[in-house]
Amino acid sequence: MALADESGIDALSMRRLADALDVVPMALYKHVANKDQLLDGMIDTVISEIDPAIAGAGWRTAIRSRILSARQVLKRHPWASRVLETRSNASPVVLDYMNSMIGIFIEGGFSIDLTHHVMHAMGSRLLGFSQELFDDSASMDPEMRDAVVRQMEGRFPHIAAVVKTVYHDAGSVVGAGCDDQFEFEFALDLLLDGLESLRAKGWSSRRG
Amino acid sequence: MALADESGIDALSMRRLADALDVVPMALYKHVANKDQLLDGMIDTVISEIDPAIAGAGWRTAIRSRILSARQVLKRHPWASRVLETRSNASPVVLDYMNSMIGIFIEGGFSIDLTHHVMHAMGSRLLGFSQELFDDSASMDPEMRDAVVRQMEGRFPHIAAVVKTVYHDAGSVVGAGCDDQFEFEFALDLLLDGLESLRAKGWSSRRG
DNA sequence: ACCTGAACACCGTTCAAGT
DNA sequence: ACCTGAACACCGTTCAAGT
Repeated sequence: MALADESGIDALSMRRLADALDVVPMALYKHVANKDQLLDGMIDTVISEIDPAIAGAGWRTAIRSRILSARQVLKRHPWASRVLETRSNASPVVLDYMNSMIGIFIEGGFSIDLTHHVMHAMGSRLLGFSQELFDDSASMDPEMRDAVVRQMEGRFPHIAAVVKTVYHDAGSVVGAGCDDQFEFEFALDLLLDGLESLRAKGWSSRRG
Repeated sequence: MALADESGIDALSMRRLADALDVVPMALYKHVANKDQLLDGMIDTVISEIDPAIAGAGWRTAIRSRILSARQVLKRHPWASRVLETRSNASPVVLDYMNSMIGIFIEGGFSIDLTHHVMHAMGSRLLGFSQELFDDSASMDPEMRDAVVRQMEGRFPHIAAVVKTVYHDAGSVVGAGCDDQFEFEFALDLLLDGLESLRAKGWSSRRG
């Protein structure tokens, strides 16, 4: 995990890991059956870093704070979301986490039926990540980004308009772009609002 | 794309592609600078298969039907979502698509500020996919799944409860599990409902 | 119980050379 | 303008062998 945290997941080959441990590549295979098993173990360690659920709080507080904790964990291990997506079978540790999340919804007054669909709708957000489509992390100096906006204006006027207000709101701080934490909580709260309203009105997918 | 559709994205190596085209690997490099550029081109082709936006409809109809069209396209090319996530720069084709989606929101009465956050909140759902965490596609015969449920009951009681109602609702049809299309539309509509309510009340992230 | 060395079947990509 | 062949620097993983 230290190697992946520092050098990225692409740098984590069995050979390079062995090198970092001052050992020959094949020595790793006495501790782990193959690379997939290594990645499985790393994911379990990541999940176990998520704070336990707050007891005695309402469902919304419990879910929200747990998800935000998961998000902090994933920020420490940026490779984890990509690895998670490639895992084909949930480990007991992941199942434990999901089981406790489901438990919070059910104890919070969600029907089992609604809880099922809620788990689908939350998807990877339950583990604190969401797939952003654009990488807006590239920080640019004001001149550079003005040039980019000007170039977009003709062909992609709507994108240019959005980008302009983002920069305007962020002020003149160099490199300031979108506020990841704000966007994550915005989407999370939008979902939680929707869930609460479905719960309150006794929503059901059943025909009967 | 035919090779990836048939054999999966892992089977798409430059060497195997060359083989399928009855050509030597290096011949590909006269048409494409490297593998990333090949993948970029494949993504552009995928995006261009998405239906154009319906003109004259309300924002919600336009967005909803376009996203559902994108979902159908991604179902024809199951590798596309994973490849999309690894693209670091949006191509003009992708920007075009995003530009037109933003345009629909703005014409539909969303402020630029709200539209910005909406684009983040929708994330990859704008392109018709969402990251499901569990692969429930494995179909099992009734006996098998009963055994799985019984095994879960002790350690993961909440998961077992959910799985039981899913199977119960699906009836005795062998292999019937979760209804992907239903789950996708459930989450999509939950989001669209939330967006409409923010739009209607003139939500703004600005302090001023 | 743990580590080693050599080998196999793969990758993406370079370079120089062919037609 | 397009294709080829040999090579380089990587992969994950096997097998048989060492201590």
